Amino acid sequence: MSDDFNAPRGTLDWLPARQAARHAMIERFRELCIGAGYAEAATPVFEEKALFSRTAGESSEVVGKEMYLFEDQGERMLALRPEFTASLMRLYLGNGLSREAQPVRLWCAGSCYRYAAVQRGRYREFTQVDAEAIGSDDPAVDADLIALQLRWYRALGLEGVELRINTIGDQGDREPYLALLRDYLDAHLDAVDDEIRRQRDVNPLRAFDTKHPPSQAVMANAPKIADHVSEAATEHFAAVRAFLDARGVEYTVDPTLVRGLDYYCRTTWEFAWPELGGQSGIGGGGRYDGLAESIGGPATPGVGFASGVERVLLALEEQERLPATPRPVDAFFAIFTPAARPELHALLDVARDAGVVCEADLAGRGVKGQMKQADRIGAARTVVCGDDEWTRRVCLVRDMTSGQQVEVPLAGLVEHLVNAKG
RNA sequence: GUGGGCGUAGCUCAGCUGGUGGUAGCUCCUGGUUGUGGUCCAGGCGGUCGUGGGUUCGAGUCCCAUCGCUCACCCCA
Repeated sequence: MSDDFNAPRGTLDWLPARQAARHAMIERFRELCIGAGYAEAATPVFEEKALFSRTAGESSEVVGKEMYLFEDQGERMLALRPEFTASLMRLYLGNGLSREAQPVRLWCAGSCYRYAAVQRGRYREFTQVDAEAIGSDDPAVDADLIALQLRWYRALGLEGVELRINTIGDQGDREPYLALLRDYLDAHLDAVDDEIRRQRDVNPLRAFDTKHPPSQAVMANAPKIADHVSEAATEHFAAVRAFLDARGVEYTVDPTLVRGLDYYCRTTWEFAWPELGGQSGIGGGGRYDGLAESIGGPATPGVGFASGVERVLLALEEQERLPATPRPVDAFFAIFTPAARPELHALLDVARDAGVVCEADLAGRGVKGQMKQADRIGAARTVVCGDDEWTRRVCLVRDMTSGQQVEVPLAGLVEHLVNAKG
């Protein structure tokens, strides 16, 4: 086979089995969100570029080089959304949701886009589930979201997820700390690798993520942000942890955990499934109390998380825990007399209206082929209609498990199937 | 963006130091005496060996390029 077209690099075709699993995962997320008081919202797939560059920060990789950008016929500079948070904040601010009971809790699911090197678990079009609580700085909200995220992984049967949390303080804490960190890096420049030197000005926090062993040794003694944040932020973090402890959520405090997007402050967290290798981060979140102001809104606290559906799906596949999606078929109509097909196909609709899951041969198969098809799709019963039955206006209903057949008048077939269904 | 590995039927793969693509397995289709599935048997459909160049009498096999997949760096969900 030599097709002229492939799916664009970094995109996925979703065949029925995996699509059903993905759908089931999102459905599970929906149920948990509803149960926790989060309502579904949806935003456009593309937004003004500035919405993302102003919030995530020009220095972030995501905004700096991974956004899909395009100009429309009206010369507007647009971007395919790389994430949901900024869009949901825009939705909140632009639709007067600050007048509703706070915090406004929203969730959504859909595709996001980032132009990054493709790898297992990292695609250019990928699916995220997302939950946000906007309008309250109560530490209980942070814990509520973390618990919600964890409950999703548990509900899907994913085992072995690890949670790391940290606080990165308030906006006012950031600059003095970064100055401190830069001083420390400058004092050890000869011992760290080039990447860190390159990031020194733009994003020195990333130095903590280094995989270069000598650099790791240096960073182990570097000043940690959690030790240099305001008293208010420290207290807030302690409160978040108290809520998590009370809820029985296990975590490790990781003072080197930083997030890639500039708008985060205070609580940050990340869930990982280590066996996934390079893309082990399956979902992360954090607080973003300064985000609203960066897009011209009033000071509005917020906190939320996103999780990569493909990554969680990969983890579930490795654990052989894909959500099962059985499709119980009540009846297959095996029609051996061509003349009977139109009327029996019409009966399919009647039966379907009555709640019977049923189908018939659509490929001109012979007797054996039709029976085989009935078996293959797992039909509980097969309705057989050949010359003899058709002449007598009846059909045979065969129980595919026991092999027993009963004769049923065509006029009473649907009723019979409904009753047989139980 | 930078490196490593791989690319043979719908799927999983054989194919030895270049010499005519596999009775391979699974799937799919059709049969195995008159209208009945799951097992078994037989037959059939299906590949320009990712693509384009090159070396050679001859390339699936060697070389180059390109595209795709994959792993790592990087980034993040």
